[in-house]
Amino acid sequence: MGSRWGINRTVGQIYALLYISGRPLPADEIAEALSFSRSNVSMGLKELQSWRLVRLQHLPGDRREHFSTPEDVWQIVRILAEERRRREIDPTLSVLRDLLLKKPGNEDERAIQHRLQEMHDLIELLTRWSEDVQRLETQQLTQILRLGAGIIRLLDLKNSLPLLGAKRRPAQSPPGDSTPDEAALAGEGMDDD
Amino acid sequence: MGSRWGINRTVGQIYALLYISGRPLPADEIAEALSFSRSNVSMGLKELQSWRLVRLQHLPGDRREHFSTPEDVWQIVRILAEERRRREIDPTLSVLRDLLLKKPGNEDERAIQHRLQEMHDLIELLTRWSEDVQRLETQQLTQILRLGAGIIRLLDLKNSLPLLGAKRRPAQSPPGDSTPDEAALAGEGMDDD
DNA sequence: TGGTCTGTTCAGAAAAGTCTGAAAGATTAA
DNA sequence: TTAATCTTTCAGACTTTTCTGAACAGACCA
Repeated sequence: MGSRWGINRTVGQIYALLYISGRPLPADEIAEALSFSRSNVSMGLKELQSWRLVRLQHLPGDRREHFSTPEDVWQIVRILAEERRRREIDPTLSVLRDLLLKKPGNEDERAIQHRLQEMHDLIELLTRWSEDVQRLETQQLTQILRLGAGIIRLLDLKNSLPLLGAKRRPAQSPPGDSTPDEAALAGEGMDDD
Repeated sequence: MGSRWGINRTVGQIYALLYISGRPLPADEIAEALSFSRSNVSMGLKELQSWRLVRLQHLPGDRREHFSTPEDVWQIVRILAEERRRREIDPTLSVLRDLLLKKPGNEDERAIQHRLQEMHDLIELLTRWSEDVQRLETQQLTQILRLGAGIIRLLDLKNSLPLLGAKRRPAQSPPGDSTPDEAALAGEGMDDD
């Protein structure tokens, strides 16, 4: 599956092996287990490290470098989302913004900018959201996800009782977290897809 | 950017052109605008159609087939998420489930199954969530996204006032939508990343 | 110092993926 | 029916990516 994901088959296999093995493995064991050349494994591990998806460890009494994946699956999701954002989304947004700063020369260009603006706002909104919720504790995160579309009932509840929303303690939200709600207008961010 | 996304550069360019042009274009105009061979465009459009990302249209007085993208950016997101789920996530889950049905032969195999189970549950939970919220109206969707991590304050609110949660109207949630909340245990689904 | 073990780099082989022109297929109009 | 116009298919040229073995580099030990 990884092959459709910007990471190649070999690298995916190495990662999968580390994930299911559940213990740190040295490069030569990986090469043997998967029948890859030693150099191929070396490069694959390099790439995984650049994605922060594997950690290098030294085991006592063994000179070789050992590699392992994070224990917690949610940690994996967080890292992946962050790295993709950094590598793919942010540069895209930056290009879009540059284009949006130019003065449109005519009606066509204005229309094009409008479309780009919509795409930009969409991406920004999705990214912001994902940044935001990824900072939550795993436990809170799963609670939200389990709720699914049921979340909308909570929103209805809040809308029907605006008084409550206004007078509650603000201490609960994470630090860098603004209080957008209906205020914010242009989104900023994009998850994957 | 598309090149890291399982869709190739050419196809991405065609799509981008259709998106920003904002009107249906025939294949030969696309070929000319992007300096691709006519056949290359034909294949690219085929692929985009298989992803349901472009729609074929016939314009009065013109025999050529014209292609356009959905107007609404959210529609694009919905389609992409659905297709990726269908093509990549569902088959993955299915393989994982097969593996989980096998009886573990020893302690190691049991440990491996445990890791696979975690991955399966994670993917399932994310997918379920995305299926779920994608069914919402765009307006509700953006409201939720804008709220970001602020959502957690709503959850707190609900938890602190369990009475309210129990006695409200159930009509608001979409049809096939269960009411998981703290009930559901094993997730089932995965977004991207 | 040399020998052993481990990790990295890199040129080119191998494989995978992309693109094209030519030819064939469809549809419409006359 | 033929001609005109448009679309699709496909073999092979071309490009890009991946993988390998060999050579190199550094650490450690005797």
